[in-house]
Amino acid sequence: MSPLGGRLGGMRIAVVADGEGGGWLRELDGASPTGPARRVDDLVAAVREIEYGSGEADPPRWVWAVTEEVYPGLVRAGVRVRRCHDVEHTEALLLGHAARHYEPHSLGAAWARLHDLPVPDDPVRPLGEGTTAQPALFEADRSTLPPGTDRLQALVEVHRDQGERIAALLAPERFALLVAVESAGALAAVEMSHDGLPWRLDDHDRILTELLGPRPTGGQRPRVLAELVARIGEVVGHEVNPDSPAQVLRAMAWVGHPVESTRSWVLERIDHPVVPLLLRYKELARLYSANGWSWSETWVREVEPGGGETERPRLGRFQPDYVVGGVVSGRWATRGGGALQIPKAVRGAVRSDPGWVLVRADAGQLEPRVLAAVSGDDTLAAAAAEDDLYTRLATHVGGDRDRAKIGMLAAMYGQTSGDAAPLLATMRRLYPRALDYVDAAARTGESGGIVRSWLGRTSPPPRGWAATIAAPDADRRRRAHGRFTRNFVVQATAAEWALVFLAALRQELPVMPQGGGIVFFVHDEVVLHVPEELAQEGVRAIHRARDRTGRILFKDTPVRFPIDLSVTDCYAK
DNA sequence: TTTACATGCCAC
DNA sequence: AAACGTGGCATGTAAA
Repeated sequence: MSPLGGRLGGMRIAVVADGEGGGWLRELDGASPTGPARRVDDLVAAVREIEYGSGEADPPRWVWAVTEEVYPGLVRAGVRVRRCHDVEHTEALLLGHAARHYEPHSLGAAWARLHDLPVPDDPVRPLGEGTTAQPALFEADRSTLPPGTDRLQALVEVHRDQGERIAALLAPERFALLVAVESAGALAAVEMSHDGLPWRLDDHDRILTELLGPRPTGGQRPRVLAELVARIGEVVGHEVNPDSPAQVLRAMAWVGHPVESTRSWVLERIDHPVVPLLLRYKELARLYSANGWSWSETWVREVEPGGGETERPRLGRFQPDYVVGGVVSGRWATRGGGALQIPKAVRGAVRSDPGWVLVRADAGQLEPRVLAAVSGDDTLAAAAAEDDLYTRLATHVGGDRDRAKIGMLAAMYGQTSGDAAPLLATMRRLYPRALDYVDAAARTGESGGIVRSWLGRTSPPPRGWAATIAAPDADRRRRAHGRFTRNFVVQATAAEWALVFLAALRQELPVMPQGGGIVFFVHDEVVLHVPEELAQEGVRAIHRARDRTGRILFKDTPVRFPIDLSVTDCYAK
């Protein structure tokens, strides 16, 4: 079992692609070159041979500028690597640690800073690059290095500098772990985008047709939506476009129920026959526009020939573009397709291929458990040793599980209104160290300061703080930033837990057939797509990864991190 | 016609 | 019950 940490030991190999299938390699011992640069005409073959040539033991850590530019070509060619050091992600983390979030973090920018040269802006990476349908084997050079620069040399220099900057930090081991798992996440993201989430086009169409009617032609509304518009018009007395908030506001006033907004929870309180029609329209219109037929045509690739017998299942793959570290807290974002918000209504279309299963693993109650672990609050940690943390909290608080949960969430999000205030007081008395932890983060934020996650990811300093605290609503804005930093210390560390888990799981999984392995990741949940006979292997790998993650991050904390596991043929189950 | 912002809903 | 954190995205609307 190889460690996840990224200390500068072991063999590393710096890689630069030439954009024509070849490239240059240079072996490093730690950060220092041990030999000359080597030119290879077939980069895929060279990487494959080094990665797999020496057996399973101790693979190298590939050092490259941008995983999203180098790795997709390797994956498409069937080559997967176990470890890398991603210079751009590392630069972003290091700059962030120095509260310099807004400075460019490309290889070229880092190299320019090293040489006191003008720092280039980061290139904008267009949508959909690096994963699918890429004609060239490797991306063109977007390194932002000045023309004529020795790119391999620049890479080696920046990599060594990053190693030194990490070593100079107060907690270098933790930060090195962060760098290693961020890089591993970048590998996993490319692999998941390549494989895609199994998506049954026939089931998706059936779900849509049942709810909306058949797919309309041209720019028509689907039948069910058109009927709802007609009935809304009848009830109101004139035609209303429910997609227009302004028209809905006027219509509500017209029927004698003026409302301040058309949000569904506002409308729900109104007792009038038009309300259920409007709410139903909103729900279905959302499904139609966000995850309807045209969404499917754009984001789901069909993997089997669709013709032939009519009963034949139509297998597809939803291939989102993950943006590793795309959220300030270190959670991932996605671009296009809305992968982070697959609505419950269409999850019935996420089904394994015949003879395969989905293994779903969900880290339950991750954020309060993380808070218990990082704050060292013994009472909360004792509750977090249970399968259901909130049930134990309820016995502390005196009764209701739902209220205990509201109190806990209020502590982590900074909610003060509604029921939260008295609950917070109880929480503060029962879990003083946990509450101190988030309260301190909130105070730091309220005064414009920065906070850090467990491994050292750093919150961005607020922009224009001088103006903020001089503004008429300075107090409100201070408190808003305090809520952000309060939540950051928990959410960012939970994201780290998930990232370490993902990296560990990637190592623990056995070699899978084509398209098998981790196919989806969202915040605190992973989905595997595996042949039935490998399902239990997958389950065991998840358990091993979970156990390793707790130990790697928090040593011998009593806090447990239970995983909700299910092996099914359908994500909706 | 294009662009920028507002609104509102989806997810964790 | 509905202002409490992080986001993506479609649609409508008004400005450019």
